[in-house]
Amino acid sequence: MKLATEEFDRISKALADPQRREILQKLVAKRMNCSDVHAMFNVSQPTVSHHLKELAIAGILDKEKQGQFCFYQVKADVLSAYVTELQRRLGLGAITVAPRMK
Amino acid sequence: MKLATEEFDRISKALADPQRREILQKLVAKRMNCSDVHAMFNVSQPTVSHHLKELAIAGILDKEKQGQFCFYQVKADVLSAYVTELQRRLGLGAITVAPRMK
DNA sequence: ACCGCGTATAGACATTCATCAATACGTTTA
DNA sequence: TAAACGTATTGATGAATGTCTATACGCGGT
Repeated sequence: MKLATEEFDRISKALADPQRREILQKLVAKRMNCSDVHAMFNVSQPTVSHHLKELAIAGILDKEKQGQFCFYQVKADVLSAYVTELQRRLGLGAITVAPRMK
Repeated sequence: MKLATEEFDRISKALADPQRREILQKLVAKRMNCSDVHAMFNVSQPTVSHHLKELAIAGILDKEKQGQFCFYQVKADVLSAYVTELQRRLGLGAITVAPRMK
């Protein structure tokens, strides 16, 4: 999977905020909805919603609406592609194992 | 090599800016001084100096003063540690080959 | 139809940040 | 010592950003 420069930029920015990284990390472990995530952090619900949106726009979260709930899930392939591209740009070897099974 | 949370945060932020990433990428290819870098981009010299400082503070650039010049060099081991830690947090496999020789 | 719940949006606010021009500092050279 | 050069700092400015409160939207149950 090849990332466009624009997508790469977006992801880099999305990963720049610690709060957003922590949210993402929780979602790596488990697919969750917005209020589940909200319950885990000391920020307001709109802030969580905003961060989730940013991560989704960056292409590293998948948004799936189920009735009144909205589940977010990590797109491991995109994250993997990002890391690979990052390694390439930084002149590091880019050997990465496949994302682990669900 | 283990990165403290604070260092990891700094590096993430340092890599968030496209201009800074491009500067870094040039330095991956070749150790250079400030004016060499400046000659490569359409930003002012103080801006370049600022970016180099940020990258140095983040720990991914080594600053070496030689007379009136100031050479900057990529610290590949730190970059490698960053990518590894990033992969760990993102739930990706973290196998990376050693940085290439100079 | 209403009310409660989950989520998103709007608007505001403070902070951070990328950038620049001007200038200061330190080193080399004439 | 004076001028030139490489680099860093200062101060300013406009833009981006993280966060909040208030509110709107949509779905489900009563």
